[in-house]
Amino acid sequence: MVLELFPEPRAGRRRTPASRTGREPAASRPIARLALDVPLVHLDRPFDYVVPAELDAAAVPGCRVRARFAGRLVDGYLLDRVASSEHEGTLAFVEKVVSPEPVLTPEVARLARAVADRYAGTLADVLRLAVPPRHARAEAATRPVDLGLRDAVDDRTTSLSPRSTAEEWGAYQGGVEFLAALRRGEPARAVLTVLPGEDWPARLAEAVASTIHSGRGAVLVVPDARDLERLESALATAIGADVFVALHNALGPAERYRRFLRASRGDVRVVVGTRAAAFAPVRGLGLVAIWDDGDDLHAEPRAPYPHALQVLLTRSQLEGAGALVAAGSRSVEAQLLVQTRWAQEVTAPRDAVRARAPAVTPVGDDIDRARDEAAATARLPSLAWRTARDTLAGGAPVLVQVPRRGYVPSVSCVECHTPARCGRCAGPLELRSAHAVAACRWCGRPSADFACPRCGGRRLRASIVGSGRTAEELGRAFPGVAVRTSGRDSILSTVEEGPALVVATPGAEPVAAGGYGAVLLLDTWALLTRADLRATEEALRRWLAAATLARPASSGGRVVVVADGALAPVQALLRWDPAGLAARELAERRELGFPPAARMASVTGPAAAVADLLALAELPEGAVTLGPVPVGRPQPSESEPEERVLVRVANRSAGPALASALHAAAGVRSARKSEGTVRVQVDPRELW
DNA sequence: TCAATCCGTATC
DNA sequence: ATACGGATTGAC
Repeated sequence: MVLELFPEPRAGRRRTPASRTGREPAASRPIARLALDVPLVHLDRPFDYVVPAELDAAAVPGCRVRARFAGRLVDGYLLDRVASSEHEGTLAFVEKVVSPEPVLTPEVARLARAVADRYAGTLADVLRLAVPPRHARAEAATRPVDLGLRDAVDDRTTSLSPRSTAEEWGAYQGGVEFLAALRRGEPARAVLTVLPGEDWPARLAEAVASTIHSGRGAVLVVPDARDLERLESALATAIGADVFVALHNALGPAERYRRFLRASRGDVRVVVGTRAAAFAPVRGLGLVAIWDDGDDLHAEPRAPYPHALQVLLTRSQLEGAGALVAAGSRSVEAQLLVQTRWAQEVTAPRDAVRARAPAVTPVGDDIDRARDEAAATARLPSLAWRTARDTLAGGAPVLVQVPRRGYVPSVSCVECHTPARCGRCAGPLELRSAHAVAACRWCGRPSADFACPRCGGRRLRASIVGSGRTAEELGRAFPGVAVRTSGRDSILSTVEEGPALVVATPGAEPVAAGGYGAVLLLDTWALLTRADLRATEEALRRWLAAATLARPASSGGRVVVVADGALAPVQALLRWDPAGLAARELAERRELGFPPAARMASVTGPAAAVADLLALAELPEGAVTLGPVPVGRPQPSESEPEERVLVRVANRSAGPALASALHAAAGVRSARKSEGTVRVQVDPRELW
């Protein structure tokens, strides 16, 4: 088509600055395809502009630009420079190149588009997560290192001895082969379940060392700052402190941008960090890795709510990079990767697991008040109290894991504590008020005729979850023993050897030098009766995270779990078999039509708007809607009550169609300026 | 018949 | 948001 670059100013139409100044288009590839930062869903696509000759040199793919869009100056990224445009109408000029720094690489742009599509979100939203805000001073101050220096760095990192890495991985079936494939630059994919007490940061660092040996780069994501610190120090040992950068939310804007630039400019080929680092622009990516993918922190709380695991897997697929999903436990998502043969299972043989694991004993909540006055004070079962006492007497630290209070109240069988599920859609039941009939959280159906599938019981009770057990209470049971606490407010990374009672909430357990002599897992009902799909998997994940810090049974390490030994997650803990539990959970999810076997999305907003969106959406065949149900969270006063509908497709393969149908419907509503904001969420948190 | 205004739609 | 085109309305 013919480019109309200099439209005659029409009567009544204000002349643009471009035509007034008579700007000329750049001589070659004058068209810029821009991704503009506009929030409207129906405008989620590239727009073509003309690059004026004076911006020719600066307007490079990936740079930040400003352009006039619908009469306003908006920010955007230059995706590409091309020779001609498909656009029928006249094209406007790019107004300004904010900086010629190419911050959005083609690979990351493609990844962001794929993630937006997967989560029914907009590219602009994903780019906000992927590219940190510009910091002009940081950009000017850090010039790219010269090429000579970079070569020197590469020489040093590729001269690592291969022997140092293979040995520890040799404890795992398929481990050595996985590392060897990375060294050859092959896109090997593994789900690694680490041994009890494993020095996992060292193992991840070895995988990275193998990858950079092949001349490729790596991206590693961990849940939180504490894990990141451990990984950083392992990496500093394995590959050197100056060949990687760490990205996390606690960094200030200048430092964050400085480190981001080190990666995007190719000064470093390895980036580690928390979830946003999954998007880091690493050149020649050879490996993506995630530690403990079951941790909630991997889920981004901002739209479109992508999960770091999904981002990394997508990235591995798009860039032909290897993938490592490593954890002490196993999520159903990781299990799905194994069962679909997308990734190779890398686990240790059973006898190696047994040799390293502590002895695990389940105990009922039997407090023998007559015999153990001190135990009764702390509401500790007798065996738990005696185990702790003996361990402390032996001079070793004791870890006590106590769940945080405040989980969503759920409903379970009075007789056997099995969480109650809806008879129609198998969603979790909940009680909205004390006298109400329990109703399904997903589809809203009241459950008047409950019958427990496990024991046939017909009565329900609201589980009282969360714990009021305090460190002082526990300390009183062990007079004279130092009590240390680690929790939300102050998290300890490590504790020294020697007798001490360490009380921690899940995820905040300090590592003990030499290992804990004993680990007590208390108030397990709080974890097991959570009203979400992951309750079982999550309970085991948290128990294993604490239990893995204990010494092996051969060195006296013991774990006491206060729970019914017949329950599946407790069994899995006793046998140290997270893969077995994950397989069982996945089979159950398949049977019930739950994610990740099926795919679900939630649509939340004012009732009329939710109904409107669903009426517009051309849902894929077989899609089922559940609800609407009123949204539980407190409403800001003055606003309409909100509702939520879940949409489920039984087959994961219909997932892209589901996301695109909801995105398209949201686009139509956005174009029409329909009343009410509707939030669409794929893989919604409510299900976790 | 024409111009002022309204409304829907595209925004490069 | 704002800008445009087509439809609509109202006065001549």
